[in-house]
Amino acid sequence: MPRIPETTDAARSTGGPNAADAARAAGLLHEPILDWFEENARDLPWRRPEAGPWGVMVSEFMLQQTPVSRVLPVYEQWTARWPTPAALAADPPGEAVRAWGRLGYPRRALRLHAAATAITETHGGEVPEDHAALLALPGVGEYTAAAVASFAFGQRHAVMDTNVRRVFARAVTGVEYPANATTAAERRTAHALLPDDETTAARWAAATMELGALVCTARSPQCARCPVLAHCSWRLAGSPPHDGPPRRGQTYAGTDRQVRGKLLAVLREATGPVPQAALDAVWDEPVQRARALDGLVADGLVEPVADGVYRLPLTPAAPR
DNA sequence: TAAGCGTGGGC
DNA sequence: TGCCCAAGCTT
Repeated sequence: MPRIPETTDAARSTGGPNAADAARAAGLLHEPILDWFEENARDLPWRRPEAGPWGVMVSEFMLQQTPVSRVLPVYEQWTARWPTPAALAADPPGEAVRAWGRLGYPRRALRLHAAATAITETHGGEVPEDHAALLALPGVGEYTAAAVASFAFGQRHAVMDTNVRRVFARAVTGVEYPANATTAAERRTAHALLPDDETTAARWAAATMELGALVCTARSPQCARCPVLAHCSWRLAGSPPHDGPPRRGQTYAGTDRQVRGKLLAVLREATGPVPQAALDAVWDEPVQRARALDGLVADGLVEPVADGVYRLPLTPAAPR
């Protein structure tokens, strides 16, 4: 059985396999992973042709740091209510925040609204196909730009989300987890593994993400179901546990973030402006409560109406 | 570069 | 039960 070569000294010094290693890995990994995807791809609404580029973009914003199962119902509501960027841009940003519901990170709703506005005003209402134009939109970073260009327009891009990074860390580099931040070595690996053909590359991006989401998971990976188990460098090395700095955790309890969430929940569920007293009720400590509210206002998620009265924003936030 | 930013499900 | 994690972006 052919296998991916042992990690070389050069690979260790650069934090990843060299181009030749990656090229060999590509020959071994492409077919099994693409075939596996053919059989195991989930039927997700944003993968259907009728989703279109706007549906893909909406899904990508919602899926940032948020599980598929929680996105599904909100995605259906959003795309039914706002089938085009222009439709979303025509409504107040606060409506986007309200419809975001409990997906979390509500600044994403604001940024998606701002992206819809930019698309309407400077791209004729059509989601741009160009990677650089996508990257320039609010809330669109390296991953989302590559994902929309790849999934909506079939272009050839290295799409590196947490799933893909983990799959490559294990299968190619031979470690359990990638580094906290994306490294240059990871980008080289991802590019070296990208199939030459545009259509195949786009499918490869979706396939590697799906493999990471369904089989090569962060905890308790289902290696017995893995199409490239025989070639996996991490597995061949004996599945060594993560060795290095701790993976970045997330604190939440007692933080401003928690208070912001409680405050915004009150405003989302209200039909109109909310008096200060209703907001004061959700958190006892006044200094932190005031700081959290100020932060929401500064972010454009909350708009002061009058003295001691607040609402979800009717107007876009002023640039800071 | 690292910290801040929500929420809820699974083990 | 707590802790870990989930298709990141911005400053």
